[in-house]
Amino acid sequence: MNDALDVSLRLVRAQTALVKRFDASLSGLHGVSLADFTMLLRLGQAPGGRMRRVDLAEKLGLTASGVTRGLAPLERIGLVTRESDARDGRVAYAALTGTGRERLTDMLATAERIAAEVFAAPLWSKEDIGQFSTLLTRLGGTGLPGHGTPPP
Amino acid sequence: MNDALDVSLRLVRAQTALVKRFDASLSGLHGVSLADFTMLLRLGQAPGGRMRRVDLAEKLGLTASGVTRGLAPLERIGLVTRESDARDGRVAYAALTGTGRERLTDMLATAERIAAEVFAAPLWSKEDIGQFSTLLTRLGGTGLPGHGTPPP
DNA sequence: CACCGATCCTTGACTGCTCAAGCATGCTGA
DNA sequence: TCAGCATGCTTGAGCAGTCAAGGATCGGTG
Repeated sequence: MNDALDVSLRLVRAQTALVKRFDASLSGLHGVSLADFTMLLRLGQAPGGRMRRVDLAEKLGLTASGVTRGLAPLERIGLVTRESDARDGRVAYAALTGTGRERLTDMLATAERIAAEVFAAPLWSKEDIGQFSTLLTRLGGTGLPGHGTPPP
Repeated sequence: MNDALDVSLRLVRAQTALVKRFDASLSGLHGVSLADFTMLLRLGQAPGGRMRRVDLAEKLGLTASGVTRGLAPLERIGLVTRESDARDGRVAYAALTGTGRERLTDMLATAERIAAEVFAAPLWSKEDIGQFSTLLTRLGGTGLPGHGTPPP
């Protein structure tokens, strides 16, 4: 088998394990999945804690319908609200609520702790992490700050 | 945000993109998903092209029920058959059929081509790929289920 | 103005996995 | 011997995402 194919399959495998680990802690402590947390995090990074849903989808690498479905439970439990645009009737914003912001702070602390555990010294050095990040970005890390894909 | 958390989220993002790319080509050319292909590949690597289903699950990082569900369509289209163990009535094997082997050869060629495209020079050197593989292995490599799921 | 295509979002039907429960079967030790 | 536990597998219910279709709104053009 190809080295490139081997590394591709390894990547897939490593990701599912990583996601499981985050899901376990986040759902145990905060009742959200990693996907939920990522949605909230991106919202929290946007100015005013709000984004058009279609932009959120692009940021997350989901389809618009994925965002609709993912936000629904977060709206139901009051972490996110829906806002409309005065000028453009098509647009709906997703916005963090006050509670959403508070809860996000806690989730972020948990997520950072898990990540720090996963990439803990002495197995992982700062250089390793930097190198890993570079390689992952090269692979197609769109939607993340600082590495934007210009419009077509 | 943490570097470690950042790299974790990048990993998740990169994987979904990669999977989409493989899925597109594999399903277009061979009518199977990447998950299907990976199942067949692991079967093909096993002696005699057959494995106990529970071992296959472990190899793939799935649950036993995931294997049952994943193999069903492959059995239906005749790439895999079910065999039973003469000594242990509980065990069922999954085995590649002749057709399965042939089709797998083609799929493998496609998958290797895609992987080679993704990790193509000049963006990726052989050393980059090796480094990437090392880091991914460190992260969970061929690891297995039971990655520590604490009680609720 | 009135239409037409593009954009934003939601919904229905589906896939692909999970967990929990259940059914056989096998193994062990009193 | 056989009761009880462990193992292998399947099944029902549910969750998270996809695609395709559809409804609403916007913007440009005749």
